[in-house]
Amino acid sequence: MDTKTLCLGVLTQGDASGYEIKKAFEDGPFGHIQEIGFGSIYPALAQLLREELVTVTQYTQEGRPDKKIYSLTSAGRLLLLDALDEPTEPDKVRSDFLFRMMFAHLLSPSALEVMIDDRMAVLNAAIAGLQQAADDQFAPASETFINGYALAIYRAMADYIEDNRYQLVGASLMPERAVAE
Amino acid sequence: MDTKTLCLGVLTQGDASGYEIKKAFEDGPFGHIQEIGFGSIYPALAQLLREELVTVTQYTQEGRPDKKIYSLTSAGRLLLLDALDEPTEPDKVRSDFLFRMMFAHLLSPSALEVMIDDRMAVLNAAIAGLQQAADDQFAPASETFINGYALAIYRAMADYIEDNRYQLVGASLMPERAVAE
DNA sequence: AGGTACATGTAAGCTGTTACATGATTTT
DNA sequence: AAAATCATGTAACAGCTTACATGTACCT
Repeated sequence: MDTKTLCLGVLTQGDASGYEIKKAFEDGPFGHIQEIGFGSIYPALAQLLREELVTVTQYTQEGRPDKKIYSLTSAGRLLLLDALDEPTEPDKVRSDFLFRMMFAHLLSPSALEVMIDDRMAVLNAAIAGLQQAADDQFAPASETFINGYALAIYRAMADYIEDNRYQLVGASLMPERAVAE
Repeated sequence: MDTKTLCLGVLTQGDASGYEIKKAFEDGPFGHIQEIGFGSIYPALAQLLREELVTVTQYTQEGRPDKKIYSLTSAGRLLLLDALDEPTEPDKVRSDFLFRMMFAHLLSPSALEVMIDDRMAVLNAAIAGLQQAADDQFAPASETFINGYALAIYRAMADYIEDNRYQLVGASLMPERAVAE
């Protein structure tokens, strides 16, 4: 999925500015799909406009740049549909956390504990946020599905780490304990 | 994590060629951390060599290019340790599958079913592979931890999709059914 | 006969990130 | 008083992917 298609996708949910598209990828269900920054969004929107896949309406504002609200054209909507028909690429992950866990034996037990605690805090915050979002009865089926999916994964991660962290820390502590006992 | 640090990480597990490093990121526990291609590995290895973070031994082979086996230097090992101490970046995901699920209502029920079935097949294959790997009693703690973590996540995904796919397909089918009944 | 595994490397192109530029209003 | 929110955009840089280049050996 390139940035252009991602923007097209958000615009099916209603007209939006570049700023609002960015927010959709931070908070909403799109946040679980992938991240994008302004540096990708604004050039993508400009290109979509050139290709007439979106139109723009400019609202003058005082004290800040004009707000540009983009709308899908029917060509844009069709292009999204085409993109959806293309073969689905495998999910991609990049986990700095797992990389560190791979070298748990090279870390001090305290440094390891801090990393794991930090990770648990992030996961628990995400879980709390998603549980609140789950209460929304008016959300469309796709949003409910994606929020539930993300919640299931975060819970599985948190549960697994909680249940198995001592294996990892244990591998580091074991020699000290053997001496003490 | 840049490619250089990733290579350094694999080399702590023993000397390896660029080709073998690639394989480690396909099959082994590193496969759950992230993907890398030859086009990233070979230049990274060349640069690590220039910076004297690795050494190389060249084995002449007939009918194929010389095999270059890289080894960590102590400077390389120290640099990895430093990298491990730096703040952990948040995990990054890119899910083409979830993007499609977001637009389930724009897809035909049959196309949706195919996408979900394909996804389940990939997940079930990954789960089967990881269950086999879990039988290895001699694997280090970190590998066991990471394989178990990946297994827990894949199971959570598969279970969630199996339990909730009808919500998504239902949203698409409902109008037809209402007429039929 | 064709595909996969082995084995390394370069170059071009595409994508994405980060920093810079600008500045008011609202919240903590 | 500082930080966050609102709001857009460019330019430079870094990184990654893909294609190209080359060729043997084994398995189906």
